[in-house]
Amino acid sequence: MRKIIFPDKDFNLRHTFDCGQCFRWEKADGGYKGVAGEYWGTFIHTDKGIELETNCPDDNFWIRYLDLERDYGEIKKRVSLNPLMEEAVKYGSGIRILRQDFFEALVSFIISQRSSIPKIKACVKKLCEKYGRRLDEKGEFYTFPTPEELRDVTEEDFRALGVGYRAPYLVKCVKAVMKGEIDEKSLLTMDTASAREKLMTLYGVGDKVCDCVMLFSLAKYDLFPSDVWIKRVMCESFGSHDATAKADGEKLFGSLSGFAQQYLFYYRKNMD
DNA sequence: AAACAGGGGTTAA
DNA sequence: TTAACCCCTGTT
Repeated sequence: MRKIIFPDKDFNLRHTFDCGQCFRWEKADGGYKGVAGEYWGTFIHTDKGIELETNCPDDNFWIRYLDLERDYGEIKKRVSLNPLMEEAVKYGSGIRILRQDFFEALVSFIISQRSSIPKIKACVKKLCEKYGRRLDEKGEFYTFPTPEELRDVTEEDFRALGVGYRAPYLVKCVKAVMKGEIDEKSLLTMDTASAREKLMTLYGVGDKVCDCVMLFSLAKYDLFPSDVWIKRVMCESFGSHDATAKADGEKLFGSLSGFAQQYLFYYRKNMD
């Protein structure tokens, strides 16, 4: 167990962990606690910066996970296309797009469809506690289960976690990953359009889930995941229609679409 | 109290 | 383009 201090420039825990991109971080003792990969972490803001306590021996693991080498100041300038974007960027000024585990993101966002964040978090938590590995004595932290660990989980087992009609999607997803039909490494070599086409072959993975997986785990930033909130703000403020919101966003923001989407989403969702 | 709407979608018709 | 799908929560 050790401590690391990270600079808090363009980095805020609430913005990053509560902006809807992840489901395994929860508020604790004025900060956040959670798990990434094999490691647990507890984060808190201090006057020295952001302090992390973790069982991970390698700083670079968290630097990559938290995307700390990217200049978000520059990104924020470049997506501030109009007064609304300036507002949104100010509101979520400390958002960082996490580099999450591919399989975890895939399963989590399949579960997320047509659901609410507290419900999603509860399902994911049960999934980890039931099929993941315990990381600490107290049983506070569990890994996200691997495809192997979910290999024999049945539709009924998944239903017991409360995932409802998504259960068959999950069974098929695990099978496809186990068979190597869907493979992170090969997706990473593809451009966004090809990776999208490949991922969408999965039963239960449509436009939005696909975009979230690519943005939050494969570092594909030239896409604009469009859910009800994004559609709402695009229609209200950018002259879009539901059907064109995604394309309009990608046209406006290009290679920075994913970043712009997160600022807009977080801002609009908390503004109603 | 029971009914209803709605929630960060996707599929199949 | 549209209904049906699971299941929990908040509202009437």
